[in-house]
Amino acid sequence: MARRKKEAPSVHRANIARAAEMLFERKGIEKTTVDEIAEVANYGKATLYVYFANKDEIFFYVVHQHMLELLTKLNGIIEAETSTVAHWYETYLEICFAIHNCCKDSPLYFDAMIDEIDVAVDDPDLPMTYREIYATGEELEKVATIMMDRGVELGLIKDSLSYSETAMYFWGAITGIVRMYERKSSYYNQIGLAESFLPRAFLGLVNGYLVESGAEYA
Amino acid sequence: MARRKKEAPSVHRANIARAAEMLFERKGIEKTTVDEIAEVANYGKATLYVYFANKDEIFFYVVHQHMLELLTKLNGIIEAETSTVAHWYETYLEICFAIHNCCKDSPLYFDAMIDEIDVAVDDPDLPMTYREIYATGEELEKVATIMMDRGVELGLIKDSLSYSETAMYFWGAITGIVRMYERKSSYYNQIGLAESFLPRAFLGLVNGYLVESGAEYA
Amino acid sequence: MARRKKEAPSVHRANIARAAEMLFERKGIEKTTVDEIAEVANYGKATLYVYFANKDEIFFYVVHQHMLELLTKLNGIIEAETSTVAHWYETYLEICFAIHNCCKDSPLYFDAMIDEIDVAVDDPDLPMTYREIYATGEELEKVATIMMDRGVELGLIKDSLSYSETAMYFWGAITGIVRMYERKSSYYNQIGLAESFLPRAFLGLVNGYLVESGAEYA
Amino acid sequence: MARRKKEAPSVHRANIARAAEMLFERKGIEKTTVDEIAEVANYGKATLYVYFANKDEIFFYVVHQHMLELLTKLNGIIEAETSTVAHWYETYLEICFAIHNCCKDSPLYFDAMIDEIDVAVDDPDLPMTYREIYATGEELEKVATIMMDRGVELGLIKDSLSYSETAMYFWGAITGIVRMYERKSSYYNQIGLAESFLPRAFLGLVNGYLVESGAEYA
DNA sequence: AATGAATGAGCGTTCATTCAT
DNA sequence: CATGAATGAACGCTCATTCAT
Repeated sequence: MARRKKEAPSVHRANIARAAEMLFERKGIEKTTVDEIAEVANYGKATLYVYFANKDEIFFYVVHQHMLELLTKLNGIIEAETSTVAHWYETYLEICFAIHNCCKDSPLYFDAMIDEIDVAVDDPDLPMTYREIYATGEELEKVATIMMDRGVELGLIKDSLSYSETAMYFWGAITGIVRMYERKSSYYNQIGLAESFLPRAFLGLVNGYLVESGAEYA
Repeated sequence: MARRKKEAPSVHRANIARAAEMLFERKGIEKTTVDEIAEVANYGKATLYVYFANKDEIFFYVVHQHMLELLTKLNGIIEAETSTVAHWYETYLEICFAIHNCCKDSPLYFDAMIDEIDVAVDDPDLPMTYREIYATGEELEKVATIMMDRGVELGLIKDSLSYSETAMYFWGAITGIVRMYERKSSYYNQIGLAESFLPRAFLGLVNGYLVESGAEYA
Repeated sequence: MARRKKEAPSVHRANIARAAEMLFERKGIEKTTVDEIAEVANYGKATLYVYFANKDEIFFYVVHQHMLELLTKLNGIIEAETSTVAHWYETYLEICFAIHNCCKDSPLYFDAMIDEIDVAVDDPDLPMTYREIYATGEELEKVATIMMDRGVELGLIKDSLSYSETAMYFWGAITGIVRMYERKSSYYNQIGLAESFLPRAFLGLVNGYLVESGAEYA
Repeated sequence: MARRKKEAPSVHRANIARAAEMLFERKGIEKTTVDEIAEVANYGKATLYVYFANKDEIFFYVVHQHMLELLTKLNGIIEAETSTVAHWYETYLEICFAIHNCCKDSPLYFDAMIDEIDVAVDDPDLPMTYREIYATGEELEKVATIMMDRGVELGLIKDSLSYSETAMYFWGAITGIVRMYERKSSYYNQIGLAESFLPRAFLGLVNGYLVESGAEYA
């Protein structure tokens, strides 16, 4: 095989990950073999192990790319000013839909993304990928808190959840709903799952589904 | 090995699954080998394949047991009369906590339980386990609709979600939240995640987090 | 690949070793890969690892076969009565030639045979092959001592070496000579290495090359 | 890495070989990697391939050093005049012991030294190392013939072996014996291998072990 | 029906060697 | 020249699955 010109390791990591992603998409993650990745990426198998610890790290590298993509998108959404009530709702829903799109477009990685990772961040010889995933996970959580923060400032949202609770409530609920929605949608669309379900559900998370807001049975 | 006396296949399936579950718990699902399951269950390795299509089916058999357990518990909860407002909230929270306990006690299976399964239910030679999981999944969904139904009847819950939407909203959101909660709790408890978070979050799903209930930006 | 009928492990070991030996002969030991052995033996690679710990053990199994072959031959030679002086010499030379033939016919294994093996015989999970090699090595040494014993009894040989010394003297010297002879013979035959060298050398070991036997400078 | 000042290739070869020898001693030949040699020698890995054809040549370079060392020692021994009978025996045994010491001190290389090398000396692009080994091998053989020559001249040794036969007889037998002695000595010393074995064995090669010298059964 | 034996497939790894700079 | 980077080739090993009895 022709040697390639010297490039930064990050370039090689990206090349390899690109090949891996293609194969994951095409044949599934389990069924994709390291040899195939090497072949498609046009690297020797041994070279893969220079740039990644193992197949798992390749997978998580791809996961991380998708996390970054989502983060970029979400940051873009919240960067716009949100100083009006109407605008806040718009932003909130945009974020929800961005998450939904992520789940729809990256079904292979979405679970891992929201699971972030089970990682001992302080293990010194932990591959960088895992640290980065953790860091990006924190960034993503921050998005939810920023958004809710603004809702509180605008007098829209009750101040009853702390910031980290907010992140957990919204990330947990939204990802749970879109995950389930995506998994069932092919099936349900036949039966008839209204298109409007998701926005109603997202608003339900802040609006609630009570007839009156007065229930304090917590 | 001495022939064991003739027993119903279901007995063998249960024996094998019991051994598998022990090992899954002890060493994790991936790390548990079919050989070990066979050895612990005291069957020949090939015999496992008489009673299960493959290792996956063994796993899903166990998953199904846990689904049945949860279903029994949830059914027990909603069977009690729920004719008062206070009672309805109690029941609702009991259900939420039952789901949370399930996530806490069966972390290995919870994801698979809520993913139910990606299954073409009409495939004629699909192992029975998968059909049963599907059926039990439907039963579980029914619990949510029944509960919400009563909330509507009691005048507590808005009638804005159809039945299947309700199931998706609640199952999605609740499982999403408890999943995330469990995954982070060890980490957060150190930092300080309030004990009261979960009940507040569960009520938030129906109550919403709006200052006033009047937002109709859907 | 067609499954084969149940056979004793020793049969499989022999099958595999036969294939290995063919390949060793044809391409050299280092260049022979485990995959090739499996292919030629018509077994799956994994099966090889059922019957042998690794490539090394396959090699040593073959070595052991050759040791057994030599042992059988040598035992056959010394079993014949050796009660006369002339007969003793005959026997002695036959043994020497048998060793030489072994070196000539099994050049790939001869070194390992005489190195016997560097083995901690008391390691409990040492593959059987290594124990067997050790045992056969002891048997081979015994041959030398038996033969020299008879020479002493016949009044031919001085009693100046203990039995284990005898074994070492003869095995060391004879194998050293035939090894060197074989390595050089192709080269020397061109130049002219007399055919009669080996018998003269073998007798030299007992006869010595002194003009008179009277040197006692030890 | 900083460029080192221009030095003769032989200096680089020596540097590299020195590093290799250290590692061979410490971890064994097979277990020593080219990377390690390069690192210890403080050269780039690829640079090793500028000065040596491959890892094997590095090994044989070291072998050759040891051959030269032995040759120097043996030449020193035979250079001294050997004009008396007693002196001849002394010299003979000194040579034998020098060989034994070589085997004892350079166990990693001794086999290769006496195997000299399997080399087509006329291959034009054969690395120099192999030619040198061959040449030094011839020098070493000459030592044996010189010594025996003198024994014949002194009337001590029968003239029944040609010169090249003599070399083969003595080198073969002596190296065979010391090799076996070294390999077994740790084991035998426990049991009890007399210290005097080696000199008796060496003398046996010329003296023989016959009760009377009169056997002419060749 | 029950099973031991055999195996295909692939992972993780090592390492000598080569190539482009 | 000197070299880091890339790699082919193989080993050792694991394991779910299947087949012949």
